[in-house]
Amino acid sequence: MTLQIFDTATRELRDFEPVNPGKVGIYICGLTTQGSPHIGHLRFAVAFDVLRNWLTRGHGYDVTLVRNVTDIDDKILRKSAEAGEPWFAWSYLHERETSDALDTLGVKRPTYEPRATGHVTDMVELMEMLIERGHAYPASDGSGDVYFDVKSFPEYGSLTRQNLDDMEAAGDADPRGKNDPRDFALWKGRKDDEPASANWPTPWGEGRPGWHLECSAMARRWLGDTFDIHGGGIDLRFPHHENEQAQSHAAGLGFARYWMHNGWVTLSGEKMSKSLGNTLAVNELTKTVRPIVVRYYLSAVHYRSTIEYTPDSLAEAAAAVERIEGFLRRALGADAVLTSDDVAGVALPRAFVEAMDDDINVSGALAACFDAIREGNTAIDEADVERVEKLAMQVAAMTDVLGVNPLDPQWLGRSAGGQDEAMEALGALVEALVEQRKAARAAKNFEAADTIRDQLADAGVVVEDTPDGARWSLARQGGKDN
RNA sequence: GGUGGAGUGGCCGAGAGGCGAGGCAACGGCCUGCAAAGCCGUCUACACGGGUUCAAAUCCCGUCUCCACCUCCA
Repeated sequence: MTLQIFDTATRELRDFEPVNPGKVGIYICGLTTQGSPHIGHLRFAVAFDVLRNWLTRGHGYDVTLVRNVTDIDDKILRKSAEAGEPWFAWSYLHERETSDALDTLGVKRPTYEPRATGHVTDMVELMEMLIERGHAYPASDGSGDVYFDVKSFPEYGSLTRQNLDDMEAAGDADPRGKNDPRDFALWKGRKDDEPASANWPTPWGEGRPGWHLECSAMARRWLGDTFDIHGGGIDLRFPHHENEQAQSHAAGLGFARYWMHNGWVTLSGEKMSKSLGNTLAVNELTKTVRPIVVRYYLSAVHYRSTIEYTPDSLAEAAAAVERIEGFLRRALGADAVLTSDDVAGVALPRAFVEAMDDDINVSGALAACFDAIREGNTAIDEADVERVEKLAMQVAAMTDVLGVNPLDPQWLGRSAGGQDEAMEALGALVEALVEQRKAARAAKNFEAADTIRDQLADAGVVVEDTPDGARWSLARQGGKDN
């Protein structure tokens, strides 16, 4: 089976073939650490987590995932100054917040997470290469800026099919020492109103990194001159990725062989953004919605499609997760034994594999998963333990790939401080009531039994009768009131 | 102005010339003391107007609507 990926550079489905057999290098543009992340910011990480899982589990590739941190830029400097904090403290604070949010959503840590500020020497080297080849120049006004010379590079615009002449006149209206208004900054010369700690020496004077150059420099250092996949949000295509590619190609480097871009999370049809005041912070959201539900919500839609946020869509995700959980729980209750080794080794249903190989078609993959769940539920009713076990393993394996396996310790061991003790106390109380109800049912006193069940339901505890006795659980959140 | 994406049943969301993806919701049935869960079934959709074809949601032409990028926004 061949994995096909939609390459946004060529705008077509291409068979995926890595540069080095058996290995895959992926670079994704991470976050600029200027503020707290909302679910829209994190979608890319979830999308590429699923890709990575599939490359690993589905194809046995050894994946190196590099996700950078842009820890210095105009906005970080401005916002930190407004807050009266050192820019690096501001940046690091938000880097940690982002990491925490990604952990909460079960996104695996990247292989490496380089910071822009740690790669100045790599950037200087790249600029030297570009200047020597006639594709970059220090600003003529002595500002210390270094610009990429767009007109010197005929390929410029090829990634996003932009024609230089059709571009709107660069709006940043600060041509300073630019030869052409469309030239972009590789390096920004020192400004008097910016902190001294935000500057590094270069052959062209002190200054700080331009946004685009860092990715070319870091991808090169950690993945090599030519690597497999470059990913990021669709908004980054232009100018960011166009500029990255221009820098690297103009320097004679192969750079990315496939480009993948993920779509938005929208609110009322519009891109989620802080300027619109419509943010949904992960740490806020997960106070009322279980993290696995948020993860499902972000994973269940094809990575190139827009996800429209509504409370209903979260409720729907919660219902889907409960269906998966319900099956796995019933399977375990039906004496199915699942070891992580079994799950890691079980053959995946063909429909699932075909869907995932088709540009990570998670909708199709999920359909395969729910088919297995239905079949498995039937097998449980028929007490066919062998079949239940096989299907449960498949479901666990499939949901593993998507990062929504309810059995994953990720989702189990995540109770807040003091919650375990509280659960123990609650459990003892509920058990006592369940015993009372059992006695009442045995005595055919159904009125008393139902009263107990209603009382528990009012308290948020759901009691269900199964052939093996009553089972209780906390009513799930994620309903319409969220 | 340039570039790219999208419009599918009550809702979400795949598919991409014939063969009813899947999920959610609703309704009916089975099961259950009653429920819940589960299973079976029902609701036969593809923005609009033309065209090609034995056959179009899928191809072609035109139209409308929405979104994004061209501003250091995932």
